[in-house]
Amino acid sequence: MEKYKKLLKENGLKITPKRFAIISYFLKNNKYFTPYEIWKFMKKKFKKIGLPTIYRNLEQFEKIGILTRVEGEENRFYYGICKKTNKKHHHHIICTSCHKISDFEICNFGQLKKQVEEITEFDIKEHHLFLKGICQNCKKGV
Amino acid sequence: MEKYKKLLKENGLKITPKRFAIISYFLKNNKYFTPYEIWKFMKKKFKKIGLPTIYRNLEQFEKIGILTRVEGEENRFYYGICKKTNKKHHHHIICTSCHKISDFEICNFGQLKKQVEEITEFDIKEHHLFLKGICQNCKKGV
DNA sequence: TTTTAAATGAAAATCATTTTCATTTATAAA
DNA sequence: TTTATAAATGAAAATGATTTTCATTTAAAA
Repeated sequence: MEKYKKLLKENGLKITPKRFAIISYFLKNNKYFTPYEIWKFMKKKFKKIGLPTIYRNLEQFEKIGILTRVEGEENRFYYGICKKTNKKHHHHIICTSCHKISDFEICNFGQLKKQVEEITEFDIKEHHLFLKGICQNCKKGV
Repeated sequence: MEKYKKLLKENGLKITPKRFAIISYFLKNNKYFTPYEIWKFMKKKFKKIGLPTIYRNLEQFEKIGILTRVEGEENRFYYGICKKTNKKHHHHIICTSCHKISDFEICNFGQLKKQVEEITEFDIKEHHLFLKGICQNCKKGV
């Protein structure tokens, strides 16, 4: 958790037990959740905890790269842990079965970019690769 | 519009003037819009037109591949025309300046897939590449 | 034509998300 | 340690996009 303490501090966010609890929950599960789901969990640990606090924190965590927002089922936004934390170029993959989320650094878009720019006549500024699949545990039927 | 007439029919959707007006508007502009923006346009052409009708049609059009849904600014969902219409594998690129949307077919993810599967231990079922950039008109300052 | 299922408008409901504001708390300063 | 201050929070209410309901209209099959 030292890493996260440092990250919060670097970004001018105060270190609070609730923030650590949220981060720990994501780290422990490696799954993506809705703000509401996080709230349900947090209510078990803290007698006073409001849903807006969850929304506010998830948004801040995404901004500093601790979390990534994924568009899950039915038009809802979910958040999942991001181990790469803004530092390096990376993409995400989710398991459609158990909602596990992982990130990885390899990427070959650079080799395609020029061609796409020629075909579309756009100057490409960002690319986002998003993968869906089945994780190892789900493959094994866990 | 014959293409779209056929598509609607194939998918069991009735052919109505309002549906054509919506599709034409997307075809003419090549930009992505919110349901509300489509509604504002449609109100000029039809004295009776409800916002739920817009929502219902955009959702159906996306389902049959006429439109694609993009996550635009500020947590809203936008819709843009998709010329490839579900037939071929393709990806989308948007202009962050004028909201133009285009699709293209070239893709090199196949070459990366195996490596990502090894690293992440996922079986990859879908990949989505989403690009943002500046279109030709905006580059020229139009 | 007639029939039938889909499409629609209007109004209301839903529900995720955000805002407001008074209070609490982490942390920097003294 | 104590104090000061800005950030974080809870509670309640507001917002606003999206969906539902249901009676009516309309496209298209019979």
